[in-house]
Amino acid sequence: MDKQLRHQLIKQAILEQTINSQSDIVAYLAKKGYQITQATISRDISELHLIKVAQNGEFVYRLPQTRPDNQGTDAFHTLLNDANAQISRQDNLINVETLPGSGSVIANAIKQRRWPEIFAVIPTDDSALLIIKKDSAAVDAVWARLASVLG
Amino acid sequence: MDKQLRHQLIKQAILEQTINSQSDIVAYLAKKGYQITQATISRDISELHLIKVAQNGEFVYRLPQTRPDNQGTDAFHTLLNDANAQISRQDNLINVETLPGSGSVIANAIKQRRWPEIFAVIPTDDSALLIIKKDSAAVDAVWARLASVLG
DNA sequence: CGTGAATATTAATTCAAA
DNA sequence: TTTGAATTAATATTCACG
Repeated sequence: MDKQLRHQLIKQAILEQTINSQSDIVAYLAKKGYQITQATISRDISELHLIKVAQNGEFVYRLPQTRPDNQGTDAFHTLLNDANAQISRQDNLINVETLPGSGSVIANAIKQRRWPEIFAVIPTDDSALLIIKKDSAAVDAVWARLASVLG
Repeated sequence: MDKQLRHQLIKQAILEQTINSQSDIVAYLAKKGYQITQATISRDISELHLIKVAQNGEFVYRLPQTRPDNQGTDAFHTLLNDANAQISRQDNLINVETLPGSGSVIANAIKQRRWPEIFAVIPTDDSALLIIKKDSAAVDAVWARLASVLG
């Protein structure tokens, strides 16, 4: 398994669920079909600069709460990765979740691409919702383009 | 020794030097003349919401960058009711209408719940639109949860 | 409650191997 | 380099007590 992909999945796990321990991540990856050991997760956490912090009495892993300071001028892929963008899809919607404060920047960057399949882009503080023209191939196309830029 | 004072000293230690482990803090306090065990430091770190993060190749403790969100169910309940939240639904959408200006606050609060059925949350000035994953049971689940919090 | 001592659990590292 | 298995180290928790 590719390390880049694993890093992406780990970030996704942390955004999607409550991760209390490294074995939670091992379990998450196992459910996705990847058998990874705790030792590797430990290294990944170090490399991703994930933080461990108390939340309600229990410890959780979180993404580093830094904000990309190179907004506007940098490469598209740097922008998306600095904002820790995570994508999910349903029907003709693709949701791009970002660090708080980066939603509109990411939304603008995506708009500027002027991908023809995109019908509308809705920014929030920490996300950009892409409404794709009703055409399943179009959703796949946009998804693939975003995925290739992440990781 | 007073807990409050110890907490102060721990924060000071983290600001003054590089703290790699809890025993570093034990040593710091010992040098100040206080004999404290690792178990207590562990509890303090939890209470202070200190974070552990990789820096260069090593792990360091740092102060929390963002305020710990200790919004429990009570706060959530109060928040929604104070904003006079009203919910309505259609297909996989749930619209939460609020007092003008409260949309983003409510949207954030809902996002922080991390309910797994929610695909995306779109705030407006006076509402939060919840897009639920396409699964009728999921819509019911979210609806029930919101309804239980209102009124 | 808050704490230390002991313990259990979790996480980082070492080492061999691919 | 990257990784897993084994190991060590670090940290969270349990238990007893003040």
